[in-house]
Amino acid sequence: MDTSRQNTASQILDKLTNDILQGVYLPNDKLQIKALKDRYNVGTSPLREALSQLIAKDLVVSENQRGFYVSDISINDLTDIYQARAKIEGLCLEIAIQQGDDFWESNIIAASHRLAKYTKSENIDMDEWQNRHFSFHDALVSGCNSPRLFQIRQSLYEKSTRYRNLWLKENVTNSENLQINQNEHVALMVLALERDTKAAQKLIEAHIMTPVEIIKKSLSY
Amino acid sequence: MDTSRQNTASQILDKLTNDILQGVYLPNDKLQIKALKDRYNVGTSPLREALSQLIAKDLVVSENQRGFYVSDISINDLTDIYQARAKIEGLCLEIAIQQGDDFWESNIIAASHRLAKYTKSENIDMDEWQNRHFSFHDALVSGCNSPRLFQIRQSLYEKSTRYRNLWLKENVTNSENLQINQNEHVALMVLALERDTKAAQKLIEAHIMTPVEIIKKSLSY
DNA sequence: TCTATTTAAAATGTCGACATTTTTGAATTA
DNA sequence: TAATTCAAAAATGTCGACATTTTAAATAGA
Repeated sequence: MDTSRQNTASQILDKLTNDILQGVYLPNDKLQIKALKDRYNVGTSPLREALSQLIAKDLVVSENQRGFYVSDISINDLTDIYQARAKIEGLCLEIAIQQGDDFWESNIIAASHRLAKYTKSENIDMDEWQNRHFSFHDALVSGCNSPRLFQIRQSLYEKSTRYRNLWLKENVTNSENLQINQNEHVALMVLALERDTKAAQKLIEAHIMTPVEIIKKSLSY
Repeated sequence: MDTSRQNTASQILDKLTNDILQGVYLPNDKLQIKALKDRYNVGTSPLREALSQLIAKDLVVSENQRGFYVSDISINDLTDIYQARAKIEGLCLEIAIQQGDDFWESNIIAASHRLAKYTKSENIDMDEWQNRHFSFHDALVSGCNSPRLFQIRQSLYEKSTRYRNLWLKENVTNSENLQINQNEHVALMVLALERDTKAAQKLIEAHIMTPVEIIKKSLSY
């Protein structure tokens, strides 16, 4: 029965996180204890422990005696998160460019190749494209060896996921946007390899901020 | 009996956080459920919920069926946290200098005055000095109106607390260091008011990194 | 009809109990 | 003596029960 080395609380945390990020539960949805217990087949304790961690991650809010709710989203929050992400990504990239070695360079070239090849292909599976896209950006900053900055970067990326999914729905078929996006990727690689810190930082910040205006429209329908 | 509007889990979270940061529990200490239940007079559930949040905050680690432990500290972690803090503080200050208005300026001047006055006084109470020091740095970055960046800043500050307390023990009596420190504060104020972003950023990063070498010595005894 | 008040139903947060796993330490063996 | 085995003790993680609070529904009053 117990297929994993993890405890129930951790397992339920993963599932809940995923379900919130993927929109199974929408912003402001009530997360009713009993309903969740039934859905995931768990008892009160591990469920509430998972919810406690989600509070610390800002994906859930709670009020005493009034239960748990999925965190709200808003245009203000969208802008703030993306701006913070852009700045942090710029910071990581700056350090990566300062510290990156030959392997860092070659990993960028490799990841860029995989992304470019797939972007040009006929039938694009969005999950696969996302993987390659993610890997490319990971490769760019991987020269920065700061666990804490990476943790912050990862945490902001997670917080942006619900907004990003709105963007993906709008742009999954838009090949023109995809091409603009791809040109930026190539430019980022070149700037990184040239160790042009300032220009690379400026571009990555703009690159990350690109979806914001589109998402804003989705949010205000 | 119930003196507050908070639930037990939140209250216990505050107490535990404080006790870990203040060294009541030392790095790697086992946090035994039963002992904590007795100490804080609470049941299993709220205690474990509090511990779950502490895990998300990196102050506690856990291993399935082996319980909870206070997070370790190390020279690597110390360096990483302080470097990340320095960068984030620089980022916040950069934005504050871009966006700060007259009130921002006047708040810096006021906080600087309160800190300077107290630093010059005869019998310095370290708690009060810390309050004024904290307020000054808060005033500097308060022009940056990004909730997320502030949250990151706050979180890193908290993570650095256990290290900072080592520094405070070493330097509580060292008036020479306090004077060097104070000169930097004045310089920071001047640069901020002059809107000299680059210089201010450079100085704040150095200012934050100053204690690191001293703390390293404390850590390796 | 609309607002207040009362009552019933539902949900939350906390507790102690218990099955399972880990740790301890004594007994046994080499 | 040192290492291994085994049994007892202790600790962890999960569960359902329950008191308290909130919400919803029903009733009464204006």
